[in-house]
Amino acid sequence: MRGRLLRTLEESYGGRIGRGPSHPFRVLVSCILSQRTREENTERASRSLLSAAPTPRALSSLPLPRLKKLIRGVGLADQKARRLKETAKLLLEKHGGRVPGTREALMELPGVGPKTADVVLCYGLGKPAIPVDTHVNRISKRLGLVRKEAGLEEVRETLQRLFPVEKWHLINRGLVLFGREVCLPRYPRCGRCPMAGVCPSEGKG
DNA sequence: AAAACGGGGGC
DNA sequence: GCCCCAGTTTT
Repeated sequence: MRGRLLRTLEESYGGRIGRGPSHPFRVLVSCILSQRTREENTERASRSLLSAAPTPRALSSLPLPRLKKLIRGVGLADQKARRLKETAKLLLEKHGGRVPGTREALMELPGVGPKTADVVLCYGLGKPAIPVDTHVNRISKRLGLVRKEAGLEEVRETLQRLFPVEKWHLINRGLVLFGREVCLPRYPRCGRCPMAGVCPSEGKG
């Protein structure tokens, strides 16, 4: 199952996997904006906010009403505006204006939970991490990699144990694309799924 | 463990 | 209209 999954992800999405860390502050801001919101709706807000406030200092001094306007379009906007501003302030006061490089420090920032912390580590700082979102959670359970009752922490630990660290990036990006295009939440497209034949949940909706 | 936050797009 | 979205925080 593991080998089959890695092969599938590599063949289907290998060409679409970017490499190397990007700007950690931008990853952090974009990731908070993207919570419970489709990526298409996030991009405009993310661009306008980051061009108005490209640094923690700029973001922390942005008036809340203006911040809210800049990110209009994303869900949970009031919450996100407050958390983004508070997080920027903490980056400035406690981390010298830098994004901290440990999971523990990241998760002390408002709006940063386990998933966002792992996204920053992985995509922002190029450190090994597997962010567990709804896609990764759902697919891991459908494929039988993780028991259905598992919480997010158990899913994360199991995946990290199951796959060699050099494959984590493929797992991260591949599972999300797979979940968005084939293994859909409600009506998975089992008919055209490359895992058909080995998936224990095939045809079970 | 469950509820609350939330606008936008697909069906 | 109803459901879901690369979750986090509070109850």
